[in-house]
Amino acid sequence: MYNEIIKLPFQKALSKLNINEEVDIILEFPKNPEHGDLSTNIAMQLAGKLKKQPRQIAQEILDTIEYDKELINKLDIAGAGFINIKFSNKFYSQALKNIYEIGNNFGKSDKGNGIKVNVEYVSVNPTGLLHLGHGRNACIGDTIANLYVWMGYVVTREYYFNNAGNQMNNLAKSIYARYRQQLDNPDFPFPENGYHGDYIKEIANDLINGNSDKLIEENEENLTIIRKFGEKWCFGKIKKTLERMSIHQDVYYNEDSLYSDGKIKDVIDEFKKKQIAYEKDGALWLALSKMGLEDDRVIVKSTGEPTYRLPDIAYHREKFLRGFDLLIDIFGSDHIATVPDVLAGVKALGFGPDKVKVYIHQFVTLTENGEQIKMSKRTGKSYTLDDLLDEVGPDVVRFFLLMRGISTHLEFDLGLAREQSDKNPVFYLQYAHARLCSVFDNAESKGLKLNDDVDFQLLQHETEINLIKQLLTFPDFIELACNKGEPQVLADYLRELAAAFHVFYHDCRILGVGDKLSIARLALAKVTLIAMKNGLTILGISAPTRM
RNA sequence: GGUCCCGUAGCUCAGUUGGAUAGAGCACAGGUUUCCUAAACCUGGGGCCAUAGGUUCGAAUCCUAUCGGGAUCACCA
Repeated sequence: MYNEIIKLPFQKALSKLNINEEVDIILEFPKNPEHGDLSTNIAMQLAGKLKKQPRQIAQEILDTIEYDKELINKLDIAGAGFINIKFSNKFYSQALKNIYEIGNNFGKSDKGNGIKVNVEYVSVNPTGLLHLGHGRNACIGDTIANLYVWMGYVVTREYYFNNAGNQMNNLAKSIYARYRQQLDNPDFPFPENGYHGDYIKEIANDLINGNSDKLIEENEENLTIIRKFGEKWCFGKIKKTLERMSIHQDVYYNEDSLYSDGKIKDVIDEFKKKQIAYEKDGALWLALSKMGLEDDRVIVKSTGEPTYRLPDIAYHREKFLRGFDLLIDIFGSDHIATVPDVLAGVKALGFGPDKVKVYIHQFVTLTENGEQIKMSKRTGKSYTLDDLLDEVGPDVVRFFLLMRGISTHLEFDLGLAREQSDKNPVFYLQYAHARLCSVFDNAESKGLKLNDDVDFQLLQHETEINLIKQLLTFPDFIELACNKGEPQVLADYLRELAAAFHVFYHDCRILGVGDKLSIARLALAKVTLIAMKNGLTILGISAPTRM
C-alpha cells in the first residue's frame, strides 16, 4: 500500500541526488500524532555513510522529491532528521475503497506462494490428559498454522507421537495396578514411577466394565491389551479436548513407523557414510563436536536401542522427504536442550537449518487471587485443560493462552478468566464484532443496504480516519505475527482495532445521518467487521453476532 | 556449574528489531446514555525500563559482568 506512494518517490529522489548507498527505506508509525502519519529515518541512516548532517540530507531529499500532492499533504523535517509524512484524507478514502473491494478475503495474502509447510504441535504421547502447558502449545501451533494458511502457504498440521517404549509400559502397569486394586486386591502395589492421576482409575474402571476380570493374570499378553486400551483411551480424550478448542490435525505420525519402515536404519547408514557417527563403549555416537556443538551424544545405546535424538532426526528428515519446504516445530521449554542436537543432525543430512523453524514457548502457571494453583501430576490432583474448558469456555482459554508473547512465562489468571464482564479482555474484541453485526441488522430493518455506490470521501471525521488507518495495517500484522511466530502480535492488533472501532462508534452515528453518509459509514463498518471476524478466526476464537 | 527464557506502572504484559515526551489492560479516583448494544467512551494519578559499566548522533532494545525468577543437563523421552 505504502510502497508505490512513499518508497518509490524516495528511491527516485535518492538516485537523483546520486546517493547509491544500499539502504532500506524504513517507514514507521510515529507514536506522537504531531509527527505525522508515517515517518522515515532515512536521512539519519545515511548520515554516517555520507558523513553529513542528517538534517542537511533530509533537506536535500525534500528539495528533490516529487510526489502526488493529492495524496500526501506535506513532508517535513523534525527532530534529529526524521522526515515526517502527512497523508491527505483523500489518501485514506482511496485506501479504504481498495480494501473494501477486497471483501471477505481482506487480510489474505499470496506471499507464501503455495510453499508447503508442516506445522507440528501438541505431540503429546498417549499416556495422560492434556494440561495447561499442552494447551498453550496447541493454541500457538494451531494459530501459527492458521497464519501460514492466510499468508498463502499450503499447510499440514501434524501430531507426532510414540506409542512404544518405557512410558507406555509404565502406563500399562499403572492401569493394571488400579485394575487389581478395584477388582480383587485393594493393597495391590502401585508401580513406583507410575502415573498417579485419577484418570488412571477411570481407565481401570472402563477396563473392568468391558472385560470384567479377564485380564487379571499378570502376563505380557494382558499387559499389551491393557496398554493398547490405555493408549486408545488417552488419545480419545486428547482429541476430544483439542476438538473443544477447534483444533484438528491432519496427520498423526507414529514414531514407530520410522523403525518399521527402516527410516532409522537409513539415517544411521547415512551418518556412518558421512563419518559423523562412531562406535565407542558399545554405543553409537553422533559427532556433534564436529558440527560446532559442545559434546558428542549417543544415538544408539549399547543395548541396541536408539536414544530420542535418532528418531527425532529421522522424523525431520522424513518430513523433508515427504515434500515439505518448511518445517515448524512448536515445543515447550522443557525440550530446549534437544533442539540444537536435532538441528545439527538434520543439517548433517543435507537439509538447511533455515528450513526448520523451532518455536519454544515458556511454561504456564495457573493463579487465582494472586496465588498459584498447583498442577502437579504426582499428587494426582492435576488441573487439566478439560477442567479449564468446563469452567471458562474455549474462547477465553484460547485468548488467554495466546495473548502473551510465547517466550515469556504465562500467568493464567483464573479469577479474571472466570469474569463474565467487561474486565475480561476477550469480550472486548467479541463485543466489537457483536456491535457491528447489530448495526447491520438495524440497517437492514430500515431498508438500508450496502452497495457499490459508496462515496468514501464523506469519511472525514478524526475517528473515521483513525479507524481506516488501523484497518490498513491488518495484513501487515498478520504477516508480522506469522514471521515472528507470535500470535500475540495479532491479538494485540485486534484489541487496538476494537478500540478504534468503539471510539468511532461512540463519536459517529452510523444510521440516521442521511443515506449517503450512512452508506459510507456502513462501508467502513463492513471492512471492520471483516477484519475483526478474520482476525478472531485466525486466533480460533468465535465471533458472536450478539452478546 | 554450563546452556536457554524472563526481569518495564500496585498486578498482568506490550514496546514495530537502535529513534522523537516509554505504552496498554486490570486495579484506583472522577465523568458521559431522551441517540445504532454502557461488555462502550472520556479525564486523572502512577516509572531510576533489575544493577553497574561499554558501543554511538541516540539504548528499555546491542555487548560484558553481577543480582533475582523459571526451564534444562543422561546410554530417560
